[in-house]
Amino acid sequence: MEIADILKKQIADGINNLYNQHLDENEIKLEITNKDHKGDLTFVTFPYLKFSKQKPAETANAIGNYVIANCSSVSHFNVVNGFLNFEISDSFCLNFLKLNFKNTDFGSINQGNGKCVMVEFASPNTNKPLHLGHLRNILLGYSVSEILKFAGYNVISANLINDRGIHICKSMLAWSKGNGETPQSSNTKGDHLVGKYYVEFDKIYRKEIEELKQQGIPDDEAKKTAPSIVEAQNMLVKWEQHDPHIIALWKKMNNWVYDGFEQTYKRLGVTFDKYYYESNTYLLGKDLINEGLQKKVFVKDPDGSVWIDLTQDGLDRKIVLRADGTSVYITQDLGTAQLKYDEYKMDNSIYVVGNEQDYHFKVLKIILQKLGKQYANGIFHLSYGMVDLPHGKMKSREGTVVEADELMDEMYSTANKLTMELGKTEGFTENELKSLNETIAMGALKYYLLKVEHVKRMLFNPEESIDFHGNTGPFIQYTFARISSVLRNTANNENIDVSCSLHISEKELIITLLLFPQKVMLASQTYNPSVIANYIYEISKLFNRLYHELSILGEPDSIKKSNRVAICRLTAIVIKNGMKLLGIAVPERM
RNA sequence: GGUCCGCUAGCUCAGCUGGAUAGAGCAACAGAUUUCUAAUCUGUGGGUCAGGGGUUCGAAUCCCUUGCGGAUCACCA
Repeated sequence: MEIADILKKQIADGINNLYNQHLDENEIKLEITNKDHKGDLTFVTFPYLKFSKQKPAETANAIGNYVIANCSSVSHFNVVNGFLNFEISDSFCLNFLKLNFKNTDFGSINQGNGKCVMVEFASPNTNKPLHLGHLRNILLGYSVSEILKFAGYNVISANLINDRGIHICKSMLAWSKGNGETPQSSNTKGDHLVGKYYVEFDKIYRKEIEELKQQGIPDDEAKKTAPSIVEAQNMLVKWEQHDPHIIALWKKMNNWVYDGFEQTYKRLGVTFDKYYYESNTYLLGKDLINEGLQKKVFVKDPDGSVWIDLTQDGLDRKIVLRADGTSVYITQDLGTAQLKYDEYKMDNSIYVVGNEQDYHFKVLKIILQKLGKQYANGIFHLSYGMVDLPHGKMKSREGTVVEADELMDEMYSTANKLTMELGKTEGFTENELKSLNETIAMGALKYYLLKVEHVKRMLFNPEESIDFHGNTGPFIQYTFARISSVLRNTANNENIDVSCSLHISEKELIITLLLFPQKVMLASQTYNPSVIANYIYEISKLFNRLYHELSILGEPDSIKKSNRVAICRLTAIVIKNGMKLLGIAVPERM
């Protein structure tokens, strides 16, 4: 049992005995003792004065005396006003260490109990390469998947690819007017090549609009009647009619994009269990529309369009089917939600999608609930904020989009430069060196994007993001490398002597290590990787301080040395496991 | 206009299921390496927790309100 649980029970018993007031131990709250006071865990007595009918300090002393008489895990306590500060005994810390320092799974919990969760993320369009915004999405989705697995859930990662629509037709059109270059012939990554033609289309289109406007045609009309957009729309119609030429071109260009995306996913270390394609799902959802009409959840307007009135729920009146019987975005998402559930019967379905779609997902969930779908309650929109650049939003027209591949390359060369400058990689083969630099580069990038809580907008500062000092991925990786270096130089034969005393920096580290499973629980309940990121950073800081203050291998007292090496082992486990939850690898040397 | 989200040090962020004097990193300045990796550590300065009100023993944290920034309310996806 955890120290906090033991203490809570003792405190509840104490209040029961002293004041004849029955309290459940779960009602007792404990917190980490403030830095400026002696102690490890603090119980605040103010809310209980109504039972004790004594002054705060008297109450705290009475409870403290009860606990220390009944609980060997507590060595001392002190009282400051109504604050009761407990000191955890060294033997308790060492028992915990003894129990866990060889447990490479330390931190994993069984909160999920095998429940099935689908996490949908990435979900790119197929007309251009992945950019910084996708990176936040992908890293968040992947990390949440890892956290849920570690918390005992059965996770299915899914990627819903938007492979159809006007956007890809634009690229197709521009490409078909070009010289027929391919990724092979141009030596270009497929997604970048298709993206190039998307930009190409936009240039032509804008030029046409300008020309039309000069002829006195109003802006909106020019945008609708420019020849290239009309042509692209015709192409979409032909696609829907299964025109073999268009379908062949569409397949060819989409496959180029998929090859490109796969390379990027691979570099990021991300995989998916299931791909959905909108070309297969865009017609879904019509059965649900009929079902909704029968259940009188939807109404049909005189023109034949189908609507749902959500004004009672604080939302709006929303169309779910056009008058011509074709689907809108929400229709296909309803259908896809049903498809996912039919295939996997999952308990929870998480959509990692930017916060500009908050409204859409509210509507999606509430419609499914009104249709009486039980699984709707398990739907959760994991909404995240946009990534801004120092000069504002990313805008493709202004060429300020930070492309994922390019960014990863930049991070790599920075890592490479720093590794060379520091010159600690003697004896590395060329491949080992490359692999190390890639590990550091990815660590820096991933940590930078995951340490900020997802609901917040975040600023991506190119200068700062390549900083490898302070609260960064490389700092944590470095801490791991330091520990690894120590462990390389010691035999694997630690015996923990629980009667030994601990140095303050050892004890603080152990007490923080002990919190790892709770942090995993919090992160999994709130789908929040930043909890893990900040926690691992805290661990790394504590370890570096210990490393500086105390010698580990040079410790003359063999018992203390053995204990200290075991602390290193558990710290390494926590850092490695925690970083894995963020999708970040840790190097043995750097 | 309606709804939703955000606002904490010069900058980037923690802390938010209410607790003690609000914490880190970066930047600035001053130090630490004959010792297990200095991508490290120690110290100094830096705050109207956007403003105002409320709830209570106690509010950065909960509620109301105002301001600022963003998103959304498409027969686009």
